[in-house]
Amino acid sequence: MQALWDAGEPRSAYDLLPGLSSDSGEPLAATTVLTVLTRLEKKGFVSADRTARPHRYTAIASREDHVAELMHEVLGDAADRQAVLERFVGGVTAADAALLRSILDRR
Amino acid sequence: MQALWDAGEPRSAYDLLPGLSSDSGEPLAATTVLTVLTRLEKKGFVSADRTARPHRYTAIASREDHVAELMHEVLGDAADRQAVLERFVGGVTAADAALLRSILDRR
DNA sequence: TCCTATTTCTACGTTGTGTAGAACTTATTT
DNA sequence: AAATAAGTTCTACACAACGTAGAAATAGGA
Repeated sequence: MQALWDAGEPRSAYDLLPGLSSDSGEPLAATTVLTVLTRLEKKGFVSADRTARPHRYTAIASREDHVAELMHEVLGDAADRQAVLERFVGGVTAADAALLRSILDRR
Repeated sequence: MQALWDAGEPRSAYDLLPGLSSDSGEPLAATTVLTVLTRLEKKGFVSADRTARPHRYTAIASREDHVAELMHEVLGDAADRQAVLERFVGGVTAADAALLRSILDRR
């Protein structure tokens, strides 16, 4: 679903349509895309410019923001941060660990 | 749901029952707890000892493991780790950042 | 063998999501 | 201004997951 936001920048449903296909590989109906966009808007993931005629939709947060947000959300539920973070870092690739280090240093 | 796992260590449905209440505050039926436990078992979050008469259920992963796993799951979807991790670390408390540092150092 | 605690089966309501038709609205064209 | 075309909203259906629990099956002890 959110995969539509790879497109970045304001897009109309009709712009997105060609790049999309249903779960079963078939092309989607335009109304379907509109429906989904509207739902995403209701959930606050997307904003719509309703002045432009084919309404333009924009992702409110980049996918990266969104993923990071989800991580926080999940982590938020944890009482024992130490234990969680330990396990989290423990399961991360060396490359990611290096990234984390450099980000922390730079902070 | 997973809140039951605060109890830690093998428990029967009847052990858990007193500590639980429905979404609407009412106490739960025993069968409800059994159903949920069975579903959790099917999803691999819980294991059951069916030799003991009131079956004993155990969380397979601690809540901490589980949360860390979820974080990985979420992160896994991301192409641009750098960006995601940056935002993730950016949104974390100073205390958590310190924790992360010490964990990384110790690694 | 017969109760009784316990478990399994089955089921109903609710919510979220994928999907889209029908009907309505707005801009354009004649 | 009316007809038309493009776009949008409303409504709806199927399906999965989840909260919840009753009814039926079962196993262990009296």
